[in-house]
Amino acid sequence: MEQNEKQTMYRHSMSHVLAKAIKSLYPNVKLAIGPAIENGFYYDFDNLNISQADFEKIEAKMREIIARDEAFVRKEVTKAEALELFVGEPYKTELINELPANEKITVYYTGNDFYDLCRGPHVENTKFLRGFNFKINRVSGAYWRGSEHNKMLTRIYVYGFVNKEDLKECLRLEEEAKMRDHRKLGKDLNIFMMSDLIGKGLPIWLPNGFLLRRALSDYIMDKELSLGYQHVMTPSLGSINLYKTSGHWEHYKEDMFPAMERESETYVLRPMNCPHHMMIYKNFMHSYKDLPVRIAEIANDFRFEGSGNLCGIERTRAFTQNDAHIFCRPDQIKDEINNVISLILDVYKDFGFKNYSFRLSLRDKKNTAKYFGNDDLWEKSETALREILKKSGANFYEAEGEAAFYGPKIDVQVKSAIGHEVTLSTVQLDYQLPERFELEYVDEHDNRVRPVVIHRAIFGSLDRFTAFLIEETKGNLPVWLNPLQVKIVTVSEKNVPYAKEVEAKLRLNKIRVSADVSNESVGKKIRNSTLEKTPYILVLGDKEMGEGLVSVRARGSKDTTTMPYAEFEKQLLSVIANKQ
RNA sequence: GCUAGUGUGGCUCAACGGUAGAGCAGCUGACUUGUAAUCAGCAGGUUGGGGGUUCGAUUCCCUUCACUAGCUCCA
Repeated sequence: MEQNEKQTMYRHSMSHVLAKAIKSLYPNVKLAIGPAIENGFYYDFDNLNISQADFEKIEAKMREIIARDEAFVRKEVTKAEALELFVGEPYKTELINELPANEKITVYYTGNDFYDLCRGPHVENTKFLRGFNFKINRVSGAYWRGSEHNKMLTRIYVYGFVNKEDLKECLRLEEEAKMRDHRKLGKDLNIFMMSDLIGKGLPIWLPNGFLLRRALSDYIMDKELSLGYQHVMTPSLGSINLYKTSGHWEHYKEDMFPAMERESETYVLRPMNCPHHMMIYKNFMHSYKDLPVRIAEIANDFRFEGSGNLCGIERTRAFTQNDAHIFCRPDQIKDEINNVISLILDVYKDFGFKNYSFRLSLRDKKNTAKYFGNDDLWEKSETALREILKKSGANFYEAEGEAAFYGPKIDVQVKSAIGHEVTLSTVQLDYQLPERFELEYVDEHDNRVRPVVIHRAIFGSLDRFTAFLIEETKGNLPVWLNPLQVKIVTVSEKNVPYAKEVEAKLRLNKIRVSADVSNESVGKKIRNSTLEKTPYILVLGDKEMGEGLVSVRARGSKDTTTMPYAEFEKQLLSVIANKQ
């Protein structure tokens, strides 16, 4: 048996052991489901109210069951027999009722007094689980069958591994994740702050954060300019009719800040920029020769995200998109999307990102009512994106139900430090908004025809991108982005004039530098600067002062290199120019 | 939004029914320092807010707000 299959089987068997333990400790609970997952398994229970204080007791009961050498016995039963067995278990009954009448139903016994509806497979006896390494991780709520319309159950998550070292590693990674969580690092490094009084989900970008943001937006706008994008600036709100026209009001009004009424007008804070850009396109007459038109904006948007969904600057209620809309002819779609994919790969390369995956986001075929447009168009769009992805050679996976209401998407998914899977970049193919806004261009036969719109964001939002960047780099931002690039540390008061001189020279080169001339010890100043993760520390004392030297201590190293100032300046400018 | 948990000075934490304490940061002074914490002093909190129980609440209860985890959602 493959190692992975074995791991999954053991985890799944352990989830039965957990369920048996819970049933024996809390006889009134109702069983839901308990699958193996990444790093372990979980089980959902109804009518269970426990907290962390109970974990030890539950783990002890699980070990007790394992120690009993109880057999896992598979039994095939008819639907009627299954319903009989699970009388008083509403969730199991619901699952059984959905099975076809003639289907063979299997039940697994663990000892004589516990059984669960299950396809298996399982270990033969709990004694095989003796060496299994597990630890209850957390308890949380989870909706029955993943729907918020259903009752919320109690889910117990357990870490579990066949191999002891794997459990240790998993716990170590969890600790490490806390250390590189952007919320912690963002606070430690003074990137952003939050204030209850200002409001939740509304990050305040501090001076360090703003320097970083500006570097990011300059970078992406320069890239876009070189690729034929035109930047615009549009208001952060718009008439409600704009969003009724686009269809966003119909789809998302619950997730927007409420409408503002004054005199006889109604406005909303904009949740995205597409409609504004549609109107920019519409402002001019376009010939087929002019397309594609690429409208880009670093744009503020506002979404009323559910309070439980907010997460630092990863998910906020006010954020800044690096958005663009490409208006093109149907025959240009392929090239334009390929260009966007190239841009994404290019940017990720500059930032050294390696842990990401492309996702082809398709509509949910079982619920087509929530999408605009007809089936043929959807099929055509989805197929087009799939073909482009295949030809691009990028690895990708497909996900139904992840499309936008106006069209399918190619998303780039990344995983945050604490394990959230989030979308960074996105490319979306849209035939609907051009229709709704009645966009046109004049073709070669002097006919007025509809363009296609490609929505795309590379950083996604500057906020989320920054969060990911902080976590990927563990706060050690590359030199070209670090808010402070050089910290000068003086040895004694005598060296202050020289420090000021070096500081001024670096500033002339637009290097972000600050001199610490306080009356602290050199060791203390080095320590402070190290904690701030400054890329370069220059120690300037008598030794350097006389001869125009600098002693350079690079981030992550305890060694110092002494060199002429000019040499350091040259090296540093080269590092920055190469986006290191 | 839902379920659960957590809220003590700027930060990290202590006290857990008897009128809140430490380290760091801050400020003042001394020291003039050579690669991750120099010394001394000072100041800083109506223990998230409101209500209740109690002779007495940071500690117990209720409520509200914020945060955290997971679920749900994510144009």
